[in-house]
Amino acid sequence: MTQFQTLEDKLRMAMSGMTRAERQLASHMLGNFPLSVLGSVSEIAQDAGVSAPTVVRLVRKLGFSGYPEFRMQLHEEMGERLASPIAKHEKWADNSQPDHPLNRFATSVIDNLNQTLSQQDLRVFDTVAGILADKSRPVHLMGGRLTRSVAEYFTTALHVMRSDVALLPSLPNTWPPALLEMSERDVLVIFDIRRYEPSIMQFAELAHAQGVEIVLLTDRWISPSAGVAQHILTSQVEVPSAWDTIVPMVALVEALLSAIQERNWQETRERLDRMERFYEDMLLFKRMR
Amino acid sequence: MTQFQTLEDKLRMAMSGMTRAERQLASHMLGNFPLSVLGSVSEIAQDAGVSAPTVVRLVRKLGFSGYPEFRMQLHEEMGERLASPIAKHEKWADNSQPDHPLNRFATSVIDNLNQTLSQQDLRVFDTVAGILADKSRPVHLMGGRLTRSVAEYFTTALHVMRSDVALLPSLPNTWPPALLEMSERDVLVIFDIRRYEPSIMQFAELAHAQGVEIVLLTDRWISPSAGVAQHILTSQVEVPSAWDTIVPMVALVEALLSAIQERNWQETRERLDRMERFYEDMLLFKRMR
DNA sequence: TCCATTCTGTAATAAAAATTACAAAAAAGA
DNA sequence: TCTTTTTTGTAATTTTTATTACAGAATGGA
Repeated sequence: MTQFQTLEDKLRMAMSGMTRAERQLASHMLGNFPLSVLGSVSEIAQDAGVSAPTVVRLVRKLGFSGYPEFRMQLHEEMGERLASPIAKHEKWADNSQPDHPLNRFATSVIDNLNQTLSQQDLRVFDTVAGILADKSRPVHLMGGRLTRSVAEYFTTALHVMRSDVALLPSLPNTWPPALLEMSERDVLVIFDIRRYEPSIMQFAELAHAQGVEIVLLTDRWISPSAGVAQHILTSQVEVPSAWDTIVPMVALVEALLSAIQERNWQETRERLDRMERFYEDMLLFKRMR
Repeated sequence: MTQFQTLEDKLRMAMSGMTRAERQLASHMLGNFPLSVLGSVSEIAQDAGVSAPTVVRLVRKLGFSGYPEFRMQLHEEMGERLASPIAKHEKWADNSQPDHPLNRFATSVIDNLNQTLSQQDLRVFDTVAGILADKSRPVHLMGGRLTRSVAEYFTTALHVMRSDVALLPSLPNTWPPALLEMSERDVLVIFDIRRYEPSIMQFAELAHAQGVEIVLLTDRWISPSAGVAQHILTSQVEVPSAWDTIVPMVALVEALLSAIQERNWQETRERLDRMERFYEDMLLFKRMR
């Protein structure tokens, strides 16, 4: 094997050939790697809820003669991580089936991603990030049949960083009430790729008439809603498939989230801290029941 | 509360009160911390050019009862280092490049995508695509807080190609009725990345008890639901941001959709044709109003 | 339903690691 | 320069850890 395989990779690749106890142990190891494997065999066994011989069986299954040899590679890897954290690049050539559909797909989607992200108008990107980071301006989001998932994801993640973020409901006939709340201070983020949805365009026109600022994320053929949008970000959607990909659009959304976070890091951090404590409290609550 | 003193701090502070051999050892430890102290007492002694009792004398001088106690604090400190997303962001922010955030983000997400897709077990991928392409087997999908969007997207797209595809509702207390419909013929597709959701794991165990075949899409630390999953596909989730990315997972889902479509192209094409006509009829209907 | 095979945990054993005892070397003070 | 104290390494002992043997449980196939 030409490619050096990390312990984590070995554990993942071997997962399907493991017994139940081994899989439980491997999940535990991977769940808090590398900390979970720093102790002794009996410590690891106890933490994972398996026996000590199971630990030895697993590392032998991974190709080591015993746990000391496994630990040696662990220490080597930790040395490499500390020496050069961003040193590695995985290659495609090692994969034995270059014509596998997954590999053909991968090439295409990565090209799309490259194209989408490299061809963004950075001024538009920065403007949109600034608008969405502005907490005095409520943000409403909407999407179509496939893009609604992206809109929902964006809403969930953006809501972690700021309040006044809402996803419009699915059914167009519930949209008019939302219009009543919108004014010049509001921002509407629309996700619309082919097939463009007439109901989205109608709503965009009505929102525009209310003075709402409209951000449109669409494909390269540009949704008809562009006529009333102030800011347009485009994504590639073509792959060797019968329909479109949303991977570049999701990546664009995550890039926006990252930029918004940078602008409001101090406040975002406080919200994250609070949310962390909510999680901990909920877990504690569950434990006490 | 006084600030917790790290092992490195202790070593530095104690340097002036050390003997020659101890100072030689401490310099060695600090020179390549923490790697230099991961081995056994005799290994460390040999590497530093002192005797094993000298190692024990030094850690006792630092206030530990023996080397195992020293090692315990070492492991605790390493655990803290690998802790929270906030720490991750601060690390990334410190190393920021002069480039635009979007370009930095692009590099990272493409690396992740490369890593995710190149490291897939093609046999597991093909097996999962085959299972999901089998129209005699109903497919149920579920996701967590962020991954629900991916599950929803997968459901919408898969439903274009075949019937008997259903997304479980959002609220866990609505899940048990869905269990009543599931048997050994059914397939459950679970999206679960950290933070893993206990309700998902509980449902997975119940579904497993019913004989349902479980496909798990998770991150590289492997969701605890892995214990009852027959097929596991992993995705990278780490980006230079305070939380995770789902771009690789979305790409993996689209790759599966593409593979499923290839297997059933003739029937998929017919469904697409019919859907095209539905669209056209609806547009015509709207034009006539 | 029964039998054979595989898996897993417990206990025993072997190996490794940490600590202690002791003696020699080095350093400091008179 | 000599004596005393401190430091340090070697060897022995103790403790801990890893591995192996074995038996019971679980699973799968006939």
